[in-house]
Order: sequence, then C-alpha cells, then structure tokens
Amino acid sequence: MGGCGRVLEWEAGLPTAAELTPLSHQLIPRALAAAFRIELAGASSDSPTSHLSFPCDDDDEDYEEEEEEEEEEGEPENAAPRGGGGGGKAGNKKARMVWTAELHRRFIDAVARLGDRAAVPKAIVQVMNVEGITREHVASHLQKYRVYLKRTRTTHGSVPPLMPTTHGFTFSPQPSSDTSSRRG
DNA sequence: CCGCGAATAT
DNA sequence: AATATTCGCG
Repeated sequence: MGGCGRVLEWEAGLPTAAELTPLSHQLIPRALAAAFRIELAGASSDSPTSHLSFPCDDDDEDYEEEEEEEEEEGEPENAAPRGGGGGGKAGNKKARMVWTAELHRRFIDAVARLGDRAAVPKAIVQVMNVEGITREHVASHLQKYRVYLKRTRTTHGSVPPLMPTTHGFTFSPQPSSDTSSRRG
C-alpha cells in the first residue's frame, strides 16, 4: 500500500495489423485488469469500454523535481479516469495525463493523417480512438506540438528535429505532404 | 452554444 | 517543463 504513485499513466494499445482505417480498438491487460477488478467488456463490437479504475486516491500533490523516468513499453495499459464499478461512488481524482510514447504515436499519427488542415482537437481525438481522452487533452498537447514545430523551423543551428519532451520519442515532422493516402 | 486557438494558471 | 484551465473570437 502506500506509494501508489501520483500520476495516472495511460497507454494506448495498438491494434496491431496496423489498422488505420477501421475505427475500433480493444486491448486490455487482463492480468492487470483482474488485479484491479476491472469488468471485462464483452467481446462485442460495441462500446470499447476499457475503464480502469485506479485505487489510487491521494491528495498529495507535492511534486518534486523528478529525475527522468524510463518510459517502458510492452504492456499497453489503457486507463480511463472513470469510476464506476458497481456501486462505485464517484470518487475520482483528476490525474494529470501522462503522454506516453504510445499516446504520442497515436497523436502524431492522427495529426499526420488529418493533415495540418484538419488537425483539430476534435478530429484528432476521434481518429486516435483512445478511450478516456478528451478534446481538451489533445488540444493542450496540440498546442505544444505546434510550438515545437515552430521551434524546429527556426533551429538555431542546433537541436535537431527531435522533441525532447517526455521521453524523447522520434518521428519526422511532416510538412503535410498529402495527396496520397487519405481515407475519406 | 460549440469549438478552435492562444494566453494563462497550476 | 508539462498539462490544465481560462478567455477571446468566429
């Protein structure tokens, strides 16, 4: 007990096969889910409910300078700040969203597919297909992402096109070269 | 009223 | 620094 962590971490599970057309995703670490007593959603092609409740209630919000944490990868955990669970009272704590590499990937992917033209929060949220994410979440990150792009433009002879944010994920900034694959 | 974008706050 | 929240505008 104790030391449950201070921030909720979500992860988006990639539906493999690289699906970038259908709008469906479902991936829950049943082992973890069981540990958290998560209700396994039916295997129906409906309601991708992967709500994961974290028994982590702590008011402690004193953040200290943390050393860099290693972002791992492997178990795609998807957590939704939703409560619920039978008789579960809404005792939800707003956790700060942690943009993991996986989520970043979805975000970047969504933005790239939409194009700088339609890369608006609402659309991004929709194509990301990450449960629990809200428009405001992506809007906030989108802003930072745009600022980052701006910065890469005026590179002061340093800092290559890499976003040294959270855990340095790598990708190529696409200047919106559309006219190719764009599903409608 | 809704949603985006930038500013602003924590 | 990273994310959330607020505010102005269309």
